[in-house]
Amino acid sequence: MSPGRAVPPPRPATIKDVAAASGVSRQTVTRAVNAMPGINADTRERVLAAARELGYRPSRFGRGLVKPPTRTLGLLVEDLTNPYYPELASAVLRLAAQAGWNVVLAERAAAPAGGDFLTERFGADVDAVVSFTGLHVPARTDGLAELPIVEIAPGPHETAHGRVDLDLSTAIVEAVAHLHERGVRRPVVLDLPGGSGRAAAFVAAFAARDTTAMRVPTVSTDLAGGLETAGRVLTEVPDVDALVAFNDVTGFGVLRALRLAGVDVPGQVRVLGVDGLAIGSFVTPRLTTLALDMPLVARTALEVVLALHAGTLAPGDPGTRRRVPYRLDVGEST
Amino acid sequence: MSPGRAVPPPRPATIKDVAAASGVSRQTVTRAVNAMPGINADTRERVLAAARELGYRPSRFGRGLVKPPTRTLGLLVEDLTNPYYPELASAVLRLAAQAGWNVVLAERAAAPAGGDFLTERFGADVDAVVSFTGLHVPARTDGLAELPIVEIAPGPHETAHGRVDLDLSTAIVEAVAHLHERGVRRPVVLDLPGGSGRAAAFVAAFAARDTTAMRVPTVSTDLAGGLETAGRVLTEVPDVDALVAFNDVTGFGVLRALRLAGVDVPGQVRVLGVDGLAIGSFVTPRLTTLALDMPLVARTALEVVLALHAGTLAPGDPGTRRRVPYRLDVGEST
DNA sequence: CGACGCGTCGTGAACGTTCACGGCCCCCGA
DNA sequence: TCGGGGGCCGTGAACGTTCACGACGCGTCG
Repeated sequence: MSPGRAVPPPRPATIKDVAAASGVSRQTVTRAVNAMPGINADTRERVLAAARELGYRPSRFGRGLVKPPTRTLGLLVEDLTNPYYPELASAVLRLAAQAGWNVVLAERAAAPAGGDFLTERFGADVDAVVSFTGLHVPARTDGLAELPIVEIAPGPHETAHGRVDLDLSTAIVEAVAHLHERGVRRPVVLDLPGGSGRAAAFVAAFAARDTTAMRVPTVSTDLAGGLETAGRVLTEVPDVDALVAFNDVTGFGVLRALRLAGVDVPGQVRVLGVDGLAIGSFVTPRLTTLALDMPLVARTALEVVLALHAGTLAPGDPGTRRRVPYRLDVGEST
Repeated sequence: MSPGRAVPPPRPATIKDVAAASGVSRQTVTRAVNAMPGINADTRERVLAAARELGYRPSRFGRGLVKPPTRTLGLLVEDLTNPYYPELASAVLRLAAQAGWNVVLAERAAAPAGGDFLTERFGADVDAVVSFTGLHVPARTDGLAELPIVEIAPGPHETAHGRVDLDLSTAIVEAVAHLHERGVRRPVVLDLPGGSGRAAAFVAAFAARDTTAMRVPTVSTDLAGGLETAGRVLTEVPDVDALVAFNDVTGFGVLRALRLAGVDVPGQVRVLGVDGLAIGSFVTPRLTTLALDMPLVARTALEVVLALHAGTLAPGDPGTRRRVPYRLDVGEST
């Protein structure tokens, strides 16, 4: 209508501004904007024109105050780029949607270290939080009204929040039994540079079967780390007959190293991963791995956090601590 | 304090309830809950106890109305399980966080067909939307105040919203040139069951180099589809020397089929994917593919949607239409 | 003894929207 | 002519929170 677009006001336009501009009352503006009945077609057009002109957009806060409330869950993951996390995120999204909740997603990797990350990142618009990062979420010590938090993390940990413990122990025993039955006697376990409980558990499980497993630190737990470390192991431990990778992505690197070296998998060397990534089925041979039932993890975490939110469960209640075991998923690499 | 936990009130407790329960005013409750100064330590404890007892949690709407507003972006993707989408989602998350925006994520795959998906899914808590699904987002025809929407989708399309066109055309020409120079003369293009512009463009590009490409429909565009279709092609077209997969995941299936058949890649048959998935580097040989610069896509979409939100750009403005080309990413499979 | 300051707390107003209700006008039928 | 009804529109109140300001009591100092 007007030649130039109206300059946007410094302060965002409210429903009153639109009402004043079109010479009607607030209620009539509401009727026009929300396509409600009981309004003349001409006035509706006039009001909508004014709204467009002013760049009016209804405030979701004013609205949320009056309408039946929307529930929003904050989901904090480490890094979406790592295929491990989208699988959980997807499961959480579906279940949350089913329960009528929205999901705000944030990556911890993209955040400044320290600081009260939760409130800083999610601000005033989440009603509960599920955290799936390596880190422990500290309980707030200042004021105040806690919002329900559930952590998903490996192993048990003392915390004031709800918690889903991801338990590798039984699966490790199972996997070692599987490898041992296949004749593995000279296994090598890839480890973090600083060592880890995970690798220690593998070594212990092998020891229980009178087999000594070597621990070799990787430079990194990504593809390159697996590639480089596996290559080194092949020359230093020529009679190795199994490689336990720290995770699936590292395992992919191991597979590639073995292939480059002309080593047959699983004929000469067997390879085991940890994670159970869906994309594990993209590589050849399909990786045997310790897998997590991600939909189950998501369901468990949501159960707890929704119960906390509803007040059915109190913080500190034993019911806020759950355990989800890994299970052995036999592919073609062992 | 009390023996049993107080029964949660049918109506969620407000700040007034807490004030009444602890015999102070609203403002004092605010001071306690928000850890503000100017309150006696004893009263603070008393108020916080009452708040816990009542299960009080401050309303983010009431709060949002008063405090400087938080901006929230709705990101709609097709399916997080498909590795294609997390790469974009991750890029959007980082850039949005940098701009001080939150991101609400939703999957279209998890939604009921039809219906006003946007408002239904995001409810009253997004300020703008970026949509990255196959589908076109219909413009609302009823009332009302539009919220800024940007679609990311292949090829141009008439729409009232902002738009980022993903353009394969130049990359297809480039890829075909690459294959042709490598000596490809009997290419087969995997296609959707119903046919597609993408496959047609490949055929046309080959034709421009006096090479006739066969089109073969796949049953599905996942790993199994690539596996099965490539197997069939090998028997029906024994002298095939290149396979163009519809996307990367299908390409992984093709690679596996060729490996099972003992066909050397790229020696006997060259394989091309489309998507440029980061996980393409996990397979051996690394897939040559038409890749998208996802951070660039994210940056472009955010630029447009933020400008629309700020009013810098008006809907329908030519600046709301952008183009991002695919580029050829040469791996080991061609 | 009065003024002043500090620590602690309460009161009205404002944020932007929708809901429930009531009022006006005009047309129609008795 | 009057009553009634329907179409259209406006007014107060409410949602839950925070901000700006003022009030009260007590101790200290001039």
